[in-house]
Amino acid sequence: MARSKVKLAYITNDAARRVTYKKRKRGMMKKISELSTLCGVDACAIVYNSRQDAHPLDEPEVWPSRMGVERVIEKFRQMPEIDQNRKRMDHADYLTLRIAKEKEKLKKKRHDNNEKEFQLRMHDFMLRNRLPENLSFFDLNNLAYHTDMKLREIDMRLQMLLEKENKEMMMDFASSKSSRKNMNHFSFMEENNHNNYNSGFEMILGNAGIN
Amino acid sequence: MARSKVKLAYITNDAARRVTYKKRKRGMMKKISELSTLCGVDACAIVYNSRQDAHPLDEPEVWPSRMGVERVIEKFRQMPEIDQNRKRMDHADYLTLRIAKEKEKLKKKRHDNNEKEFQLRMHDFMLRNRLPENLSFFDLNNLAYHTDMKLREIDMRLQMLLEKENKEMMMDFASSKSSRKNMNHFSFMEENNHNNYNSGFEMILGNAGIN
DNA sequence: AACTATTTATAAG
DNA sequence: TCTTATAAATAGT
Repeated sequence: MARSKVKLAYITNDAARRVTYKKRKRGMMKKISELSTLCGVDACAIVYNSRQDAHPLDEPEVWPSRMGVERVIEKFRQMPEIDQNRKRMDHADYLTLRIAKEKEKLKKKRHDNNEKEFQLRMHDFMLRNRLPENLSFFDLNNLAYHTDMKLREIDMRLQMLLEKENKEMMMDFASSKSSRKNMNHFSFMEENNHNNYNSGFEMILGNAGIN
Repeated sequence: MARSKVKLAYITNDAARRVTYKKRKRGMMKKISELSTLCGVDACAIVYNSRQDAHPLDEPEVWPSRMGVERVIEKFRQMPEIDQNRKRMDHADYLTLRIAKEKEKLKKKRHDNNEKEFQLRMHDFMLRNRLPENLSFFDLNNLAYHTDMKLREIDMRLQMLLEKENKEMMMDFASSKSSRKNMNHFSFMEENNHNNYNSGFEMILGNAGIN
């Protein structure tokens, strides 16, 4: 589950399986121990490799101890049947649940992928100033919105530059050193500020060839 | 274990305990399921709250199923005693192991903290050009080393600037436009380059007032 | 066995 | 529940 996501199936490689067995058995026992401590509940677990070819180092393990296991089992058996069966989940139920959850995850991933794909297309548009083909109305709307945001940002930058230029011009004027060059620069900024962001939406739809 | 580290002890708050119980029970069952699948081993677990005041929603849980549990237990009981007892860890052994590991962690943390503390002191020195009190020889040595490194870096930068200045001066000279101003700049750089990094070690010890 | 890059579990909100 | 930030588990080295 780390370094790479592992498929949930029997590990055929003997060495790898033994290593995973040791690691996960330890992890499991830690978990059941913590659960029991934190929540003050009875718990027990048994894990062992019963196959003939079991590696001598595939050690069986019980928790909390041989005697503890027996005690927990006995106590559980003596509980009223009603309690024992109260919405108890068996392996089949469990797998059904897991499958449902995985499906949910898949759905979300698909959605995220769509989002990302769209972002990519948008970037492409931003860079190459050319709209991709076959955009849905939803996509176009989204695109227009984001483009509008970009325009606002650019506009703010321009405003800042503008103010700065203004200030410098005033200073130059005050010290009687105003130059033709500075004036030119100023009017250049003004011209480029005509991208009024309030019309961004319509402008883009227009460019996309929508009627 | 997330958002904050939680102390491994019985959770006295009823609501909190119930929430943790549900979450961790689910997590545990997932773990034992994965272990069994990945490693192809027999496993079973039983978890339940036996206290009288148990909340109705504190559901007992078994894995892989009631029948599965019985089967696993029976199979385990029929294994040769030798196998059953082969280096089986009980709760006491487990706790002993945990304590040892926690001690190791603590030791490492202490070391890391010392390192970080030292780094802070060093930074302080770098910024305020004043050595903190009560530095050990080890610290001073370390500090000297790091300071030396800094000096080397600074020296490299100066060399680069120097070469650049040199080049520009040559160009100025070639085009008969060398100015007094540039020359001054150059000699300023030269003066500040007298921090010979080879003497960094002794210099710092001296500043610290060590005799 | 020890080490990380990642994935997973989970405490709070 | 559902998120989200953080702690913990763990796959591959």
